[in-house]
Amino acid sequence: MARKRQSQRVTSYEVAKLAGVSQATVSRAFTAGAQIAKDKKDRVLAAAKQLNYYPNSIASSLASASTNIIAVIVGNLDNPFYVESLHAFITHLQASGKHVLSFTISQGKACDDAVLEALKYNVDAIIVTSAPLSNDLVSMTKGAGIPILLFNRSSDDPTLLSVRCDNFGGGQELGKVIYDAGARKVLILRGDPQGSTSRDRVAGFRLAVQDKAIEAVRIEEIDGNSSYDGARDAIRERFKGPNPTFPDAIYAVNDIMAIGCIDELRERFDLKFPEDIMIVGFDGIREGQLQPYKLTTIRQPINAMVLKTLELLAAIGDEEDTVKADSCVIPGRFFEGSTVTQMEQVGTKIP
Amino acid sequence: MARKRQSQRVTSYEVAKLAGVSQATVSRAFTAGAQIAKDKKDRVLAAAKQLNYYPNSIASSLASASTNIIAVIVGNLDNPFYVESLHAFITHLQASGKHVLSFTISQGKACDDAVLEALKYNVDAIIVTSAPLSNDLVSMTKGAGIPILLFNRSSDDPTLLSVRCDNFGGGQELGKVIYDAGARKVLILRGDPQGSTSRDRVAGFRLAVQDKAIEAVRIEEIDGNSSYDGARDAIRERFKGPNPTFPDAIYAVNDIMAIGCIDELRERFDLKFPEDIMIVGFDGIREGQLQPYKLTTIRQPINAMVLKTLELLAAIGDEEDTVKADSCVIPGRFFEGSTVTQMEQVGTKIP
DNA sequence: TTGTAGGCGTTATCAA
DNA sequence: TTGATAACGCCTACAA
Repeated sequence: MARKRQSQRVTSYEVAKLAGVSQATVSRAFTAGAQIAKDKKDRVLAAAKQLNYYPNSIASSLASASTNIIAVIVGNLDNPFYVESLHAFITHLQASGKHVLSFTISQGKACDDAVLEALKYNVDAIIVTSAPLSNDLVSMTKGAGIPILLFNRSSDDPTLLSVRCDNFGGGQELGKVIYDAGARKVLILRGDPQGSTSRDRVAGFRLAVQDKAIEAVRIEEIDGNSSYDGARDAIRERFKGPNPTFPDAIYAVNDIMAIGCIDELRERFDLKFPEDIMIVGFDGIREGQLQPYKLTTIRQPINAMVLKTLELLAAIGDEEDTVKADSCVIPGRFFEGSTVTQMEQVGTKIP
Repeated sequence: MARKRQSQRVTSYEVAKLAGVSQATVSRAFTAGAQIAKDKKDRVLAAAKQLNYYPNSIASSLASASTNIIAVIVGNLDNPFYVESLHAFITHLQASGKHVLSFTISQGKACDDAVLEALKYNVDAIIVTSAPLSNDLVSMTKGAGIPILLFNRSSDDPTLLSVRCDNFGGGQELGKVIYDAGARKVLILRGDPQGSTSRDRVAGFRLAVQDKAIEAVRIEEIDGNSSYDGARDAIRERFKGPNPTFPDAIYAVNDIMAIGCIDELRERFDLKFPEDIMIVGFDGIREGQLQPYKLTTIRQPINAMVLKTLELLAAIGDEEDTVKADSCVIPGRFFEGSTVTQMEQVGTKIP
């Protein structure tokens, strides 16, 4: 019939014929844990090898309930944190026989298109690492029975599961460190003002700093767009006049912005960290630990977060309801770089 | 029959019933450029909207010749160059309605498993950005009629198309720059000694330097594993004795290794670039342009390379044979950072 | 343990 | 321009 110009791709029927069994038996031979006699299985596999047969996952996806494809939607691959996350997802999912369909979203846009595409492909689940999500789409995924998980962000919608670092707690820890190091005038570089991540990190920080208010701490907040360039621009703008005065410390709600700050302040004012000004970030990306930075930060446990996400997915597969949302906040780990004055030195350093 | 616990996903039949047309008409309504009367199309789309219908791409993949999925196999997401490439692939493919199935390969392993998985999913094409590939697999993809493209690497197999930067030419340019800046003792940090990329970059460099051999240039080569840590280790090992003597210049065949060199030499010996030692890299990754590095390098035109790759794919779709392999080497662009002595200063600098 | 046969949701051919 | 109907390649009751 010559319908498509297509592949002479071998099908299970041809293998069945060569092996002298039915097509169903071939299918069983390729299904882990299927009921099949060992000798038949061997015969099938031999025939398959001879014909260069491999199962058609598309057909199998159509016939069965699952595609073994997980959609991962990443917002912003300029931020190494998301790169590392994507990498971890691919690695772990691959290890368990799943596949990753990757989507990116240009900054500021909703990920509705990507979600819809994922739905069309009948993916087993959708993981969203950033970007907002409309209610319509959420209800569509519910209708389709496809779980959505948020990674590194939360949502107003309480029915959406999310895995994230303890941003509030991490912010608190950094606030304490900064306060103890003697800073009383702090500049905060926010990320996406809409996003839960930036908000929580700032809130924790403020609480820690105000908690201690034996001595008042002055805080100023500006927006850094969650990006290297955004941070540089914000810093340039903030300190543009002649003879600017600098705060004691800067808290960038993520590392990539902290790096941008450092570069800008070094280049224009030749400031030294922490001697002239302290700085802390959040995320623990590799770049922050390069020799010129050695940024003090909270390291997000990406691997643990990814594993937790996959665990949740598995749990959802079993029973729909028993997932406790609070179990999905994972504490970060303080990483002592060298951009904050050592506490032992506090007494000696402050004039 | 209740076969699967599965989705109440709406099918084209239900839409057809609601719209009062046949299923085939629904299919046409969702196929761009199909022969269908406008009023019927509107009716179908309205019904679809009402029912929350969206086409099942898996089914359509099975029935048609194409999945609209491209497999992208990346070796090493620790190297930002590959991250940027992956990002570009996802972005551009997404823009043209394709989807990316991503695979990663742990360093040193072949990508046969990933290729096989891709074949199972009947992807429209496979793009390999690194990692070796066995001949068996290549012939399987040929058998299946699925094109494989190599990105940023070449292969012995002349039938394999590959898109890459002009590594030889770039190496040459860097060699010239280094020579003109006065370096006569050069340390080369190789990447994967098996890989074509590293080999070509070194060969071009050597040619340029030896070409000029008015004055002899001494060259030494060591392996840096194509990675930041590998480079640091190699440098540490190379200069471990007391009072090591340094070359005039280092040529790292990629930026990430150059950054590793810089960090190691700064941390242990407090060397200044380019005053104490010159260094050049290759790739033009963003990290290299951070303020503490400003690395002199050749920038790979990632975007152009990716577009070229996709162009080739399209061409393959049309006619199998008319693709000229030589058209797939794209020149890089010299980027003058500040890690090589300025040429005007050469005369004044050399004692 | 194995084979038979219907169905998964489309696309594509063909006739109307 | 539309509608019937046969693929697409596999999975999975069900019967043997």
